[in-house]
Amino acid sequence: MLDPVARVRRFNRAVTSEVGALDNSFLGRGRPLGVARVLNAIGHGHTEVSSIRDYLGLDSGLMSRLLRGLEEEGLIETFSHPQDARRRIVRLTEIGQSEFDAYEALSNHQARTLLVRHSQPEELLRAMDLVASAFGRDRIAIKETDPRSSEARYCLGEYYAELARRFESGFEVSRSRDPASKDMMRPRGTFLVAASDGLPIGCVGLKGSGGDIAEVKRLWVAPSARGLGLARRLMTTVEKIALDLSIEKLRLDTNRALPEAQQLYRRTGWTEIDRFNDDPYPDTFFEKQLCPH
Amino acid sequence: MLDPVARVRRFNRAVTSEVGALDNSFLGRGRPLGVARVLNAIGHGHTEVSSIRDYLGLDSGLMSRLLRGLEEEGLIETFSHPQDARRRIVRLTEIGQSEFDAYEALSNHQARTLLVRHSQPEELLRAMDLVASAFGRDRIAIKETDPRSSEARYCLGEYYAELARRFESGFEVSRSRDPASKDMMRPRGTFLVAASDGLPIGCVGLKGSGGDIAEVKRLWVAPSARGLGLARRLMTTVEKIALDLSIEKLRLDTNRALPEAQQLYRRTGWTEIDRFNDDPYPDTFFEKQLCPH
DNA sequence: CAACTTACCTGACTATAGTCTGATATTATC
DNA sequence: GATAATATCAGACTATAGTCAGGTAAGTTG
Repeated sequence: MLDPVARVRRFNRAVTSEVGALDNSFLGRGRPLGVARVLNAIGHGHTEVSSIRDYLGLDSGLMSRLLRGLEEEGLIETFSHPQDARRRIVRLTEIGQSEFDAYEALSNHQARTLLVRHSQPEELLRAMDLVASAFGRDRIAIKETDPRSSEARYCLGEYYAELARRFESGFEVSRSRDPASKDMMRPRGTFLVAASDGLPIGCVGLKGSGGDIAEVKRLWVAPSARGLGLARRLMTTVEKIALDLSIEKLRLDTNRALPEAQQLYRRTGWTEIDRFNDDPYPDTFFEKQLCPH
Repeated sequence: MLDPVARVRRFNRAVTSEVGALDNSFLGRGRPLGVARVLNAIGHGHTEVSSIRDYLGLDSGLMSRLLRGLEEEGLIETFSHPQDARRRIVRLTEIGQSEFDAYEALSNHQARTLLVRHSQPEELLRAMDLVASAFGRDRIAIKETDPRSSEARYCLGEYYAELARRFESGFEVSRSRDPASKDMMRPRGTFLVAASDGLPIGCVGLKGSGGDIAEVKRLWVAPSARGLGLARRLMTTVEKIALDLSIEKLRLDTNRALPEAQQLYRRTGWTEIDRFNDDPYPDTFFEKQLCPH
């Protein structure tokens, strides 16, 4: 009964019955699952038939019939694509939008009910985030983002909060050398955000100066996403982009209070160097020579 | 993106696709889901047709056809019930058993893969336990158990470990007054274990003396099951059983290091009294008069 | 022992999801 | 401008899951 495998299987049982039920929020509105899923995909912003087909993994014949059904119900309209008349564009009608809203409301209500019934919803959410990231690890997407975007600012906020917790002397951004956002955007540098199913769970910045040397900044992975190798993926990606930008050497500063990060750097070809700035927080400095090929 | 409801819905998306896949371990052996589920139910110990029907929520006609299918495949045998020839008993044949084992192996393998890929499997398991208990809260079953059973011993072990962590001076069972198991079994007392999908997640003991006064002992709820109101359920149940056993007054001892417990006692009609034993660990004592009706 | 209930079975029927083949219109390619 | 590729549509077909009405044999009750 303490066997880890048994515990995972118990989880699966508990969750299939409950989440299965959540999934069937698609039902309960007198529409079969298939049609409801298509309606939902459209409501969530898919506009092209082929993109819906890919997303839901449907046969083109089936897809076509489901669309005709929705059209006859007056929930959607279809047009041909202005640039390519073979492709079709799908859009919700007003009735369709309100049907979609009803599905959304149902789904939100069920989510809220779960939380309300629990006396420690924050803990439950943390656990759910962790499980969701573990399950969705293959779908974690890393994308270049404006460091002033809301996702980026969210990541940075969490990063600073974590530093404040972990540094003995606390942490205040204003006292640190905060890079200008232009330096962390193409063509000088970049800023990457990793997201799992839409939730930002990690970031890293590349602060360029226009020259052939740049600095890696703000490497952060959400607690719920640790153990998935995400930090390494972020670093690999940022190095690739640095090469792309003709940067030959990377540097970074860090702190002894972050041993996991230092371990990662040492394991991935970074070497410790002397202090190269007068920022009050870092106490350890690394560099890495990039080899272009 | 920090909206709790959105986080729950993200969890559901992540988990339906993954656990959906786990569920489909039923597939991949060339058998449709319905038949596979019946085979699994039989393998997990259901022997009567009606019990399988209840468990899986199947129509009797459908059930019958699924059974005929399995019979023709040579995976099961059916007999009539010796006491009641209308009822039917189902049993796996040797081939059926090995098919079932194959499903089990598949399912175990998928569970193991998930854990192996994670670098902090213990944390992942803890989060999964928490979520599973929250989702399965309506299926948490409290049952009377021999305090020497393996479930009971597991709960007690966890309970002692938690006391050792939370008491400043540590905790050793041998120094505490450990009740004789006979005193925590009918007709003198009882021992309750709460389980969610087979995993023990809480316990409580009622130590009787044969007289009309008894003591509540060993109230424990697993960390993953806190916030679900389980402690209260355990206490309510134990009080009901005490009344059943013609016990009129309950007592218990506890410690300031366990404030949640004390809060629960105060909220449910217990009043603090003077020390009534010389056990070295407790520092606070309660009693409750039971009113029979 | 007649009337009823229970547990299961059977056959006819339906809904949903999905496959496959081929048609049609449009665009891309040599 | 013929040929190929692409995107969708339409119709015929299948598998799975499920419902429903009625039937049968075994048990229960007054």
